[in-house]
Amino acid sequence: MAARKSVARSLRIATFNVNGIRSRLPHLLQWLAKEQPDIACLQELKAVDEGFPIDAIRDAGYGALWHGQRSWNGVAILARGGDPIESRRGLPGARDDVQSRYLEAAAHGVLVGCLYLPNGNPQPGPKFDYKLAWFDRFLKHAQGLFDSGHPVVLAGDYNVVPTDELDIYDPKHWKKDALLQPESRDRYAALLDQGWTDALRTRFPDEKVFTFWDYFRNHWPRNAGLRIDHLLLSRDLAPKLRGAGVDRWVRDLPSASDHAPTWVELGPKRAAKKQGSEHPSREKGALTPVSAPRKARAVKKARA
DNA sequence: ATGTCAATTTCGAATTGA
Repeated sequence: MAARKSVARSLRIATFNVNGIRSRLPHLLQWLAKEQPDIACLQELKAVDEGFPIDAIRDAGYGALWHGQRSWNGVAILARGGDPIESRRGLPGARDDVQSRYLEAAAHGVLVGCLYLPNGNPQPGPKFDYKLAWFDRFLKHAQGLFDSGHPVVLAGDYNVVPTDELDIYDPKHWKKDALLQPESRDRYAALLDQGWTDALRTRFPDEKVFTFWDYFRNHWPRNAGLRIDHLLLSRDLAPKLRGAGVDRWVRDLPSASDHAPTWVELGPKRAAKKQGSEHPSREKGALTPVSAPRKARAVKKARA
């Protein structure tokens, strides 16, 4: 069965805010070909359903579900070698919400929630209120998913910088930003209190890890980043966490998205004495901007 | 406030959202 297969071999699940699926299609295809995630959650498609490049994605070996919207938002779930099975489109309790920000599907033996949490700026204001209301609906839904006992990954752009210390280059200029407000952070903490495991933070307990670099002010060349793309693991999946990282090389491409793909690798439950990762070179390279592509090539070569 | 992108309207600069 598919579920058993997912336990036997490792499974890579990624999230990537593409900031425009049409303008970023070449990057997406390049990334899929090189990193070959089993599941990819995409955000900010900025395209209507008819504008989703399903043919190119199929040709790359992926099945997909997507929920588009004109100009803004839009989310998609890609599954390598097959079609994801949709379980939900939009959060419960928001029939009047027309924004495409949540899609949920089963693939490769796990249930994946793909989310694009509202940015919330400027704050205070109606956009921030919408962010918090959306977050509250998400919290409620997440609780149900966690309690279900199913293997679940909640992956996406949360638009929350969890802490000042490790999740941003310098909070000084961001104090008023919606991404750092206590109301945003408290809700993210409430999510973790439900029992979810923040995979990147668990994997890198005391390192600064970034997933987003603002287009403004040379943030990328200065590595002035924020960690706002998160992958949360259910109780069942947390012990299977084998690796995590950020594909920084994608952020370094010409005309890149302001986010880099962020991923987790899940494997069999680790035996008590076993040390190290199944893919140590991949893991080390993941946080190193310059060497990442070279590492990826090396890993590919080694596997061939 | 600054700064830089992408998408839209409507054919190209202004607006909006991030």
